[in-house]
Amino acid sequence: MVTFMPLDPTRPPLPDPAQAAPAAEATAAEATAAEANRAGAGSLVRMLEVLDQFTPDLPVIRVDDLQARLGYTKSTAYRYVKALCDAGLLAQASQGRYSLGPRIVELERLMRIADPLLQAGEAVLPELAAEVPNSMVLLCSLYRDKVLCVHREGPEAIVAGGGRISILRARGLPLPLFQGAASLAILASLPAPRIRALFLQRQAEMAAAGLGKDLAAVRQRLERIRRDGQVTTVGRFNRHLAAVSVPVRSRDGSQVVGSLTRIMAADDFAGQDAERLVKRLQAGAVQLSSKLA
Amino acid sequence: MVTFMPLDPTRPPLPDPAQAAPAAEATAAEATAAEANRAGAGSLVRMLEVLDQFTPDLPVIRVDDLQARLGYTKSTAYRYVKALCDAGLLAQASQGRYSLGPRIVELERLMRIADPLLQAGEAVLPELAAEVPNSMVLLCSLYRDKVLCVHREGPEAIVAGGGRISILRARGLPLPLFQGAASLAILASLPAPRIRALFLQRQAEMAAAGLGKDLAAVRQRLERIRRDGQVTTVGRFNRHLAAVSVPVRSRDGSQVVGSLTRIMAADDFAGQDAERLVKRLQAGAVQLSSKLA
DNA sequence: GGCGGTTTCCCGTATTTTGGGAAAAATAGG
DNA sequence: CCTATTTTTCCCAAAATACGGGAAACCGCC
Repeated sequence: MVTFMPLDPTRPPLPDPAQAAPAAEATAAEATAAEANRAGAGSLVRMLEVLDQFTPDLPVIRVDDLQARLGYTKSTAYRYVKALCDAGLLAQASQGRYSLGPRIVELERLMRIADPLLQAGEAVLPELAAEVPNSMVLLCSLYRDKVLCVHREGPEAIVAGGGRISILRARGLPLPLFQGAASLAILASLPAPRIRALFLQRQAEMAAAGLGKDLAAVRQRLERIRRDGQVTTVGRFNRHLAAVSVPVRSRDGSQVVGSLTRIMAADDFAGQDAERLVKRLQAGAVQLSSKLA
Repeated sequence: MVTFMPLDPTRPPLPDPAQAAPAAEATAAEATAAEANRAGAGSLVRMLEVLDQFTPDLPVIRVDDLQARLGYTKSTAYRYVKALCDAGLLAQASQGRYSLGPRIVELERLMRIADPLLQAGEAVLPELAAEVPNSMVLLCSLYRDKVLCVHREGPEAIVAGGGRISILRARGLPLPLFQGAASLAILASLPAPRIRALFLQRQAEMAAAGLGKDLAAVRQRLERIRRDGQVTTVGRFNRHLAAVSVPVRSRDGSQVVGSLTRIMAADDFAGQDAERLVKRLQAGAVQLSSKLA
């Protein structure tokens, strides 16, 4: 039996979380944030905060901006920047301007090479994606308490709602942990203690995401998903899209490692055999698990 | 006029530099390295050295290995690991085992989104690659003093020497700064003071790469390349491959930002009009420059 | 529920980071 | 090629905090 999540028209379509953190902050707020960061955090943590300052809207930052933003002195700002540069995590773009560095791309390649989930995904996803026209398949992975898309297969855009909705550059797209089919499929398969711990730690977020106001409600909701073995959402990520997601388990089946998600036009989805879509995706997930190193 | 670089049969084919740093070290050597690192380097630099420990052969590391390798105490090792984990640069894979973290993939996506060279490359390279069968086109970028491949277009493998030679997962592949057509094309276009500085700093490497034993020789060699506007190598990267590379300049032409390289089977290359290949690549580079934001 | 290994916490000491300014580089302009 | 401006490094005393050792807490696992 396939259950559908209720469409919540009050929630706006999910923004690209990577583009979320807005750069707009009043000078007063900056100072406050700087002081707050300053307290308690060691220099190690402070240095790494520099990386958080880079956003799609601001991919190149000047050192004096860093000083202002994080409340460092010139010396400290340059010290941090130099350490990060020497490690290759930053690189100076031009005079006084720094951007993220080559080491990041290099390390990411290392992860790509070493990631068994990605390897398996590249073998399994193409066929899966091709079976349903005008649909793409996403492979998402769980890191500690972060979900992000590691691979996309299929067309770059879905034709839906009279337009083209593209999910370009999917790899690296962070997904909200408590929203969206891909995340929920993973979340629901987490062991009970971890769900409990997550609830205790991030109760507010869970409630805001509509997962439930108390632990019992959250458990019930996730248990339902777990039993179904899938999550289907229509119109949540985007009004005109539908998503079906199933968990991907480790080879021995002992734990979830990610999720496999098909995204398609909501209109197309209405005409499909939902049960069959899920079955096919689940078969893909099993095949994927079996290919894990 | 197109000049060919002499084939140096004494040098072995370039290994994947990302896989270079071998994990094999005697215990004594480890201790020495640890002590050496320890001296002079601040905690910031020391912490970032943790990232260097991850290799394709050893993508998951235990904390006690870190202690041993870098000479840290348990406390320090955990402090560093925790800071890196909190920043998302590491993630614990399982009990006691840590791997590179989701933030790296996320940051890399940010770079992909923000990199004008990549944007332009994705628009220009496909056509370029398709024009010559059994060839691929590489777009490489210069960061400070590091060259790495940022994009590959065309087939995943070249049919050459009776086999298939594949350059898979090209993005993030670091290239030796003083070897290879792609790097030399960039190097030769660097302003003279930078070349001088590089020579003073890394004279030994330059000599080892056959660039020249003294500054005059290096200058002459690079000047020749710069005048040609291209570098062609046959059998250097791989006995059966040939590469033609041209520099890519910034939109205003004031500086090099990378290189555009065609890789093909050496046998195929012999039958081609070399001049025409270069001309086409140069046209591509110009087009690319014009598309830079 | 108990067990081995992992991770955090605690705290005095001493190493190091810190910050302000001045020197040195690098860059842009003449 | 040389000068003016900005960026970056260097220097050093004072203060902050990273360090290390061990114990306690916290896992996951059997």
